[in-house]
Amino acid sequence: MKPLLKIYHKLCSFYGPQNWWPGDTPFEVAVGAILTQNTNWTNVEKAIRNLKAAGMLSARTMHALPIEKLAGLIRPAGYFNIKAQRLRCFLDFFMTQYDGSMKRMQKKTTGLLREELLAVKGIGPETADSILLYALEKPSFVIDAYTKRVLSRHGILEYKASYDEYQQLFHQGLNQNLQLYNEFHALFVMTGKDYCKPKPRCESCPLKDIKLFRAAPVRQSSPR
DNA sequence: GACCAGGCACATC
DNA sequence: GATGTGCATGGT
Repeated sequence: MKPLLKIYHKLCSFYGPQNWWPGDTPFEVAVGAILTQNTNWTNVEKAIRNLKAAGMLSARTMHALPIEKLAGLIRPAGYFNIKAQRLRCFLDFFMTQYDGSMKRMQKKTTGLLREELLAVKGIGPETADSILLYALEKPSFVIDAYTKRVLSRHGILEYKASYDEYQQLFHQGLNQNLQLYNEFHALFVMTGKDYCKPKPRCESCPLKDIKLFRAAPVRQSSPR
């Protein structure tokens, strides 16, 4: 069995299915992806509740909202001034290019969409991949601090390796499978939260008996 | 009171 | 290219 798949099955049997991402609509998932930047999810939930209560959880209404009002509603998510600007930039892009329709967006290829999202100010690789995977159902593996923490603790890749190196590890080491990518990332977050805090409790880690391995050298990226 | 949380952009060297 | 810093709330 492929080494990464072995880790996946280990985590899956330990934690069970995660069924990410919490959100009623693809648009809500995209908004959540921006709000959760460097922020605890419980705080994001409060911000999303505020948006819902104000009737602002649609692209059109949110786009028309003055930025100060938007910042006020998302306040519990932290960095509210920055995130209001980032949401606004995403909405400008989303309304102009796709008329506020996630379905239209979905018709484009993963690679093209990823480039477009990365060109939006405030959307970096992790946020772009979260939107692609969880909102648009495109197989783009999400790398976050937890994934890096867990993999580096197990000697698979150096923590300082780049986002793209980490992502290629998954894209090259796994079949391109939406459900697998979806669950695997969520499981890494669970693992990182539970077991790989800065003071690791490796004796209780579900991966403690996984044999260490080194990743194959990363090839130059190829268009998806 | 300190530390952490599902990043990113920008300045500086 | 690598490193440092600002952005901010809320839970533990």
